[in-house]
Amino acid sequence: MERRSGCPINLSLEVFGDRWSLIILRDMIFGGVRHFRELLNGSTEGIASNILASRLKKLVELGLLTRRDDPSHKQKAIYSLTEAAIELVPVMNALGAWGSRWLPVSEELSIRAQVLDEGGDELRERFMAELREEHLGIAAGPPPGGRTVRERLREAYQEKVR
Amino acid sequence: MERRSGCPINLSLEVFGDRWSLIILRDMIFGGVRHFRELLNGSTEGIASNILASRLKKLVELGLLTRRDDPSHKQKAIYSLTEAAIELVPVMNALGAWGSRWLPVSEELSIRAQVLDEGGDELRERFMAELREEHLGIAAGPPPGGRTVRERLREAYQEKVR
DNA sequence: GTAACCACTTGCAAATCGCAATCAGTCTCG
DNA sequence: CGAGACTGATTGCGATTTGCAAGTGGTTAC
Repeated sequence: MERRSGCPINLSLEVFGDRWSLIILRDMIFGGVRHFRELLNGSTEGIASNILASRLKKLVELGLLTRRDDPSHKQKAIYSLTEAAIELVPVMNALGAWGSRWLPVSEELSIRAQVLDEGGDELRERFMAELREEHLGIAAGPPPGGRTVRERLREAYQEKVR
Repeated sequence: MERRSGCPINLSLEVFGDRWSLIILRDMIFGGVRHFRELLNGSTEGIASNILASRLKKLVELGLLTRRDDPSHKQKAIYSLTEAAIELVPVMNALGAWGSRWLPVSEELSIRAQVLDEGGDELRERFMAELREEHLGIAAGPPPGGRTVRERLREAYQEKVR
């Protein structure tokens, strides 16, 4: 990929300036999804398999994901977030908070963005620590209150659905 | 535009999920640029005029910009940021900070992102107040220290260039 | 053994992109 | 008054990207 300029916002856009890359990372970060099939069928947006394959390849090349074989199934691949991808949590937070405020979001799907935003830096740091444990094997310690951040986000969603 | 889902991150991506929309808003927010020609020639990335025209139209339709005639020149248009666009400052900040950390940015161009990030919520709020004054006519009061945030960012850049 | 599942590729039509040239109206300057 | 530059766009066109459907070679569960 050619670089149009060394501006950080421009370079970020050259990485995420498309309709799918951040959707994939969103599903991995917030949904805990690790496999091709889950990404293909899991999101409501309905990504096509060729686009998914090319984006996963690009994200691995850019150092946002790593790919390894699943020992339980020779055909299966496991994708993991790298530290660079985990540090997108504040970007996701800013983007989610902005979207919740200015776009016609559905209430159930925006509650998670709200909870994460209202939790402040502390909650986001805790979430990132849990992602590091999950994807990089770096111990995060037991979750305060017995529930992980992802569980808390999911519970907020479930409560809203009812 | 069709909506793929009501998820705030997805909807934000449907607005900004291309290579140019945020570049235009970046130049308006950080560069103080208001006219078509300035946007066309000002950025180092070199947007094509047809793309710029279509993006400006889209951003006006989405409520991120407003367009009005320039009284000094009947052919001239002035574009202004709306409150929705001004509130993208935290998104720009998060994106710029991430890019500065993980992408091969040039030092001069990333210093502004660093200054803005290190200034914390206070500096960003001040910056947004100045943008509201500039684009919405809402008084922001005199800049603390006699320099606006944009001036401070530019000075940091100039100092780095030398 | 066979049916479902796995990550991924291929073919193809449609949309979008980027570049260059062009547009008509407006302003500046001599 | 007339030449030339400037205004925000538009047009034509080839190249790239997208989205959809179907298919690939192989693995696994029953």
